[in-house]
Amino acid sequence: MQEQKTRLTSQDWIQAAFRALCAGGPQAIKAEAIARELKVSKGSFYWHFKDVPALKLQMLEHWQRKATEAIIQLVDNSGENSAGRLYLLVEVATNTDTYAYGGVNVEAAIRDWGRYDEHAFEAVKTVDEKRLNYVTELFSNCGIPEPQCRSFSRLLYGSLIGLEALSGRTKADRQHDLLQLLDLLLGGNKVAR
Amino acid sequence: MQEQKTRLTSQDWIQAAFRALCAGGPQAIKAEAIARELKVSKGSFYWHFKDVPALKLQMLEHWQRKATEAIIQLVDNSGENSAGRLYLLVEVATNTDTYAYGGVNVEAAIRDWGRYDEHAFEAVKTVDEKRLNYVTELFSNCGIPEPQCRSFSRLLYGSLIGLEALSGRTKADRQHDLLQLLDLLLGGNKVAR
DNA sequence: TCAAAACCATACGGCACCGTATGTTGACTT
DNA sequence: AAGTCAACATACGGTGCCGTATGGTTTTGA
Repeated sequence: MQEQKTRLTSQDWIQAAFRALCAGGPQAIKAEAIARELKVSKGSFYWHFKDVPALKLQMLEHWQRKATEAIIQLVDNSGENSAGRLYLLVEVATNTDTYAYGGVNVEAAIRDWGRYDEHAFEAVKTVDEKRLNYVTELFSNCGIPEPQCRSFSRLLYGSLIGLEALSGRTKADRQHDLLQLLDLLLGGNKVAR
Repeated sequence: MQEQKTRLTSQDWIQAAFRALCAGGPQAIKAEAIARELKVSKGSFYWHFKDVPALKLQMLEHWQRKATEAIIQLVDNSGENSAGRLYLLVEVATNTDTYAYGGVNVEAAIRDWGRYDEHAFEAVKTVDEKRLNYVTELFSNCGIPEPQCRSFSRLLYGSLIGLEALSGRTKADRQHDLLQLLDLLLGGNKVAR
């Protein structure tokens, strides 16, 4: 419990909005509801934002920036080769609850959001493209023939998404399955365990 | 253009509700909105249903029944062996726009729905379990060692879901990728017919 | 220190939806 | 032909949210 003597910034509102998104979907991003959550009046909201669509746009911008920064970070701070980076990517991507609220991760929530909102769709599309390009390059560096690299990256990234969406599976399950897939894609050699 | 002299059944409402779900997400399932779409008043709605939650439950029941019937149908009317059935499954599952409204397929919409609704989650969970059991059995019949069958079925089914969620991909792309995955899963372990 | 600016509370009108109550219509019995 | 009932229309009160207006309270900088 921390004393709430400090006043709010627009970032506080965005964080709270992400929590609302994960808890109740895009439709739960409501000024008055979030205001209650933050124990302020909605007068505060309309100080920091022009209206609700403006908040949503800022949320998408915020996520898009964070989501692409995360990739760059992975490229840099590991001395791994391309194959090692792929395995590292799988482990990190399955572990990251850091960006999840109430059991629902932000990635999935925004992807769902993109199904019914044009702006969210564009954000997801942009992030997907960048990640797929990166993974495709890693596969290429592993000696996979060029035409298959794109397909493999779609399979790996798509499985990451799909396994998360699959109901009732644990984090360990997903990680195990994805590592097994990566084994198959990279060489078809048996799982070492 | 067909004359709308006929009156509505509860099934008409359910169909329209699915269209609303696909168009605007779970939050778009609203009595008055759908009534406008059907060009009737909401008095009609409250004749056929107790309230909105009742409609939603009937939607989930309807989908759950259809979704499991589809599997049984595939088991029966193909003379394929287990491996052939897996390939058939992939082709059918990627082709089925039959159950889609406005570019958004019902499967995905309900899966999204399940992320924020307990009842929807249970429905998805039940359907997932049945399908995974079926696919696992097919893999087993192909000679895949038992512990891997479950993992393989999760990978195949998960990829189906994930590739669909992946933005900006065509149906042909998804089918190609999934068939390639199936080749890997079946070929990497020297399948016995 | 004191005005300006940042931050927030309160109050209002408007809209969309919910669910109920009750009136209306057409079709089908008998 | 009159009555019955399924199917719908209409009208109402209630709630939650939006965005604006306006006023109050901190915080900040000259």
